[in-house]
Amino acid sequence: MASVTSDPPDGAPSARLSMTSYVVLGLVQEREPATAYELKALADRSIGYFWEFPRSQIYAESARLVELGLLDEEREAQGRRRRILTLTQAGRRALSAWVATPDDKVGDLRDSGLLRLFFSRAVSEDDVRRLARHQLAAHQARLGEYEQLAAQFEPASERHPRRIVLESGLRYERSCVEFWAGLVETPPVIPPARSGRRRARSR
Amino acid sequence: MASVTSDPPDGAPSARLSMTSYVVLGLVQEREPATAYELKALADRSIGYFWEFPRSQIYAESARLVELGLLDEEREAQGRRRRILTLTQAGRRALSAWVATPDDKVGDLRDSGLLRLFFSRAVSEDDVRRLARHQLAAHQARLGEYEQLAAQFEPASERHPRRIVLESGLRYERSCVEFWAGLVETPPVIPPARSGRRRARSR
DNA sequence: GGGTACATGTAATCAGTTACATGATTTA
DNA sequence: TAAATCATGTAACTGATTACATGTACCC
Repeated sequence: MASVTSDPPDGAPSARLSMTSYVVLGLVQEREPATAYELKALADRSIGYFWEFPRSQIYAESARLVELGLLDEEREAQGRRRRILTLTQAGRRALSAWVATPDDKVGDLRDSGLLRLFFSRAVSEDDVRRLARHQLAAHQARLGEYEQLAAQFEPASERHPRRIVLESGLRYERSCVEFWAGLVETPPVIPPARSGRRRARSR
Repeated sequence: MASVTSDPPDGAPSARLSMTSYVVLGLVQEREPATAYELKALADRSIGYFWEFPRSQIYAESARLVELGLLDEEREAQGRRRRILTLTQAGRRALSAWVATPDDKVGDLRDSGLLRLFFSRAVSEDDVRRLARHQLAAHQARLGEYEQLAAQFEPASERHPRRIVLESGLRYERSCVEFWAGLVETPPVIPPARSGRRRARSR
């Protein structure tokens, strides 16, 4: 009967694509025709603020996407012989299908400051206060960057997706600033280190 | 003269520790003596909400930390012969040193919903509205979980680090709910797909 | 004593990161 | 034309994820 691993019925490619794949496809969409270097530059002042990745990923992933027929690459004849990337029709379809299919997951924050706070039993109250001050400063700095970026949008693009994504960044950073500022004011109560509790019998 | 790769001068171990290392050390601190399984269970209802990782990581990483002398492991004599983990003095120091040394980085959100929104040029306005509805539902669900967790804290632990970390989660989810709800109301203006701009000459 | 959920671990694969290496263009 | 910096790529490594495999305790 039906095969165990069936390819998606619509035009999607057989090999499964990672998040990185869609990041690259999306970046190409925004700027095609473009080189890997240009894509990285674009990322660094847009999605890079909430989705970091090293430059080498773009080279690796774009090569893979070319093999899969989702990107076209044209190589410059002389000079730097750069690879110029464009979306193929299949690439465009794959990107659209992904964007149009939401997953119901909320992403991790992966905030090492929160991790430190959670484990703050390990340190003194002074250390925690210092942590809070550092986090506060870092988020204030980031907030400042976002405000600069926001100032560059014309009123006409107020409701464009890019501007709205930036808006979410602004909200997030403002709430972080509030949060850590509150902790600088009123540091947490550090509970005592655990006494060596004895293990219960195996259940 | 000084060696090229010098170990940290204080009691810290020579091999560099990853974030995962500190996650495991921290979890052990919260629950020692504990098995890998117990640590994962603890993570799933605390830091797992903002820092996911698979269970196998704990087995791999705890073995490594034992080798480095940061954890002690004692093996049950019979039955499941589980490995019982505790912090060594060196482990305690390594954890404290890490918690007390803030890095000035803000973590990535890695939110695939934002990524989709950023690339929403690829889809129709209806698709974007559907995306927003899904994200809204997902964040509302998560917010609900947090509220349940919060209800379990006694008033006396209002200011404990765990409660405060949860507080930051509550704030974050509330702001996400606001954000996506706003988009459901007023979807973004999708700009036209890029026309095939011609490449500028190399600079 | 047979089924089910609990618990523990390993192995193979895959993706992400860091480090290396070099060439092209511009500016002084 | 030398120095700086812009730009591009690859290779080696490391870490994370998935899939596999099995054993134990409990419940009926």
